[in-house]
Parts: sequence; structure tokens; C-alpha cells
Amino acid sequence: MPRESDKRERLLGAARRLIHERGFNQTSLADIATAAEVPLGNVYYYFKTKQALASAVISRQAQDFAQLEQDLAKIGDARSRIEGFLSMLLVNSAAIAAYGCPTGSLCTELNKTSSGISNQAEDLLQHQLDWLSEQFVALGKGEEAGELATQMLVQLQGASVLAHAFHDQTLLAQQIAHLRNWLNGQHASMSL
Amino acid sequence: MPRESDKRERLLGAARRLIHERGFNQTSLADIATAAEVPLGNVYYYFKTKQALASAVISRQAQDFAQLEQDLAKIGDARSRIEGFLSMLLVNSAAIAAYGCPTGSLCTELNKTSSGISNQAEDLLQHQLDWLSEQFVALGKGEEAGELATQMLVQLQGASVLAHAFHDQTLLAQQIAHLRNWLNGQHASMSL
DNA sequence: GTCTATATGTGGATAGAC
DNA sequence: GTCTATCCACATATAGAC
Repeated sequence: MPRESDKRERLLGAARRLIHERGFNQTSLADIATAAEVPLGNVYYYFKTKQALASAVISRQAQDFAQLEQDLAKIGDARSRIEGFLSMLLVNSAAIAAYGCPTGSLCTELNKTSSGISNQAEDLLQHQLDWLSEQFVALGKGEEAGELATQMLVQLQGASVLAHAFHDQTLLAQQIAHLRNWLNGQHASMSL
Repeated sequence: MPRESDKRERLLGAARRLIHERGFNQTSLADIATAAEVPLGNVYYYFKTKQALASAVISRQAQDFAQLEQDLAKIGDARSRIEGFLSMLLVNSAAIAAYGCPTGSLCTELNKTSSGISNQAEDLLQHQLDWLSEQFVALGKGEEAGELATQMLVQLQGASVLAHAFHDQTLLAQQIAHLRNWLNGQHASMSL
């Protein structure tokens, strides 16, 4: 009876890193196998196809976001929960400036191919949007909550694109700071 | 003495369209040659390498933006010039929602490869940012002009990413409308 | 200038020994 | 479960006839 090994985890981790850094299409299974220190042929024991591996990577990303949600749920104040989300992005701002938003850039890439897994990446982004919307509802913005959530994600994605394009982590940090200020200006009514 | 043919133009046009639709890496020279109705082997008479072709595509995009700049320069009011820029994006919103911003998504993709031409795409985006900044200077925002320009491009790129990810042209149109309102609220002082 | 045929390399995926 | 060797499709790029 076969013993569990951590090869699957190593492959997943390497794939996640490399897909973020180089993009899905520019990452070969050989690259991933090498980085994970797993022989190429062995990859197919754990993942039927390259797409299946990518699919597992996106699922893992979704898991991580779900974990973050869970952690943030312990915070009583919705505004603080959103701030916690922004803080997480700030912590990752170096990687985002270097390689773009892992979710956003993957969506952009996969949406240009008929990969079938593009829906999965979309769903993850939609999930983040929904979460933000819920927080704004909790902040008392009934009608506007959806628009505010969209507004925030638009800015975060845009900031990620520009920070990546210009290799400028500062730009991203400033936009996050800007959003934090904007958020704290959101009380009863607000101007989009 | 060889007569001019429009093959180069056809190749450039096909490459531009296909690279926008499918991305650079997912577009083969065979695809481009077929779309342009030019035999594959003949491509290399006009472009030494695939990179050279992509480079020409970006140059063409830069040319087109320069042309737009020139047209908008005829407008006396800076606010109207910016609105003209937004109008152009609105006209193209279907294509942007379907395939992403041609400049932004190309930057994102090329920045993940060591293609050498990624600088060219960056420069084009930077050029757009500079143009916007100049318009805000003309609007009397000396100090803030750069930040306002960044703010606007961030939102446009973010809206493009989300509209593309969600296949939602409406999202992009709404964000453009939102920016138009925001712009018309920009008079003496403003709140970022 | 134009086009066919092809060289060369790489990537995803499989076969099958161990 | 693990790993080597390899198949096959496709992509960039070149050779060379016309």
C-alpha cells in the first residue's frame, strides 16, 4: 500500500509560483517538475493534464482566500475586515508589483484561451467581489454595496496592472493607502 | 525593382487583431499568416522574427495613440480632451470587454516573459499616463496632476480587467461614466 | 519578392520497466 | 508509486526554387 508523499504538494506549490511568475502558457510541465524536484513523467501520476494542474492551483488560491475570509470573520467591524484585506494585499505588494495580481493576471491570460478553466479563475474573482459587497452591506450601504465593492476591486486590479507594468511597488502601496482613506470616509452617504 | 504590396499591412493588421484576441504567446505565426492570407514562409520577408512583428504591432498602437493625441489637441479645453479620450474607450468597450485592454493586457503578458519588447508596451502605457498628466496640468492641477492621471488610468485598467474577466461590457461603460462625472467634479480643489 | 518544403527545437502526453 | 525513454503535434525559423 503506497505511502503518502509530499510530491503532489511540491508540484502544486511550484506550479503556483511559476504560473504566477511566468504565466500559464509560458510555464512548461518540465519547468514545474524541475522546480518541484519531481521527474517529469511522474507529474502525470498526480495530475492527468496540465489543465488539471492549473485547475488545482486555482482551487488552492480559492482555499487560501476562504481561509483569509475565515480569519477576517473573527473581526467584528466590517470596516476593519476590509482593512484587513487591504493589509494582506500590502504585505504581498512586492510580489504583485513583480508579477501582477495572481488572480487578475491569470484571469486575463486564461480568458484569451479556450482553456475551460478560465471560469474557475473568474469565479474566484467574483467571489472576492461578493465578499467585498457583503462587507459594504454590513457597513450599512444597502443599495450601493455592489457598486462600492466593484469600485474597490477595480482600483485594486488597476493598481496591480500599473504597478506590474511599471515595476513600481510604491504605486500599489499608494493606491492601497488611498483606498484605506476612502474607506474611512465611507460613513452614512458617500460620493462614488 | 519590386513593387509595393499590401502584404506587410495585412500581416500587421492580422497580428494586431489576433494578439489582442488570443495573446502574444497563444498566437502562432501560422495563425497570423493564414488570417492575412499570406504564405507562412513569406512572413519572414517582412519581419525577421515573431518578436519583430510584435514590436511593429506595438509601434502601430503607439502611432494610433499619437494620432488620437493629435486629433484631441485641436480641442481647446483640456477637460474636453480627456472626455474625448474616454469617448474613444467607450466606443471600443465591446472589444475591451471581450479581449481586455490591448495595451494593458499586452503589458501584463509580456512582462511575464523576458521578451525584450515588454519595455515597448510599458512605454506606450507610460505615454498615455504622461498625456493624461499633461491634461490635468492644463486643468490647473499643478501638484496633483500626476496623481490624478494615475488615478484615472488605474480605474480604466481595473475596469478593463474586470469587464474582461466577467465578459461584462456594462461594467466598463459604467466605470467610464463614473470617471466622466468625477472629471466634471474636478474644478479648483478635489478629493482623490 | 514570393512560396514550398523542411530543419530544428520544445512541449504535452504516454508506454512500460521497476 | 516511481521514473526513463519516447511518441507526436506544433511552433519558429531557414533553405532554396521560382
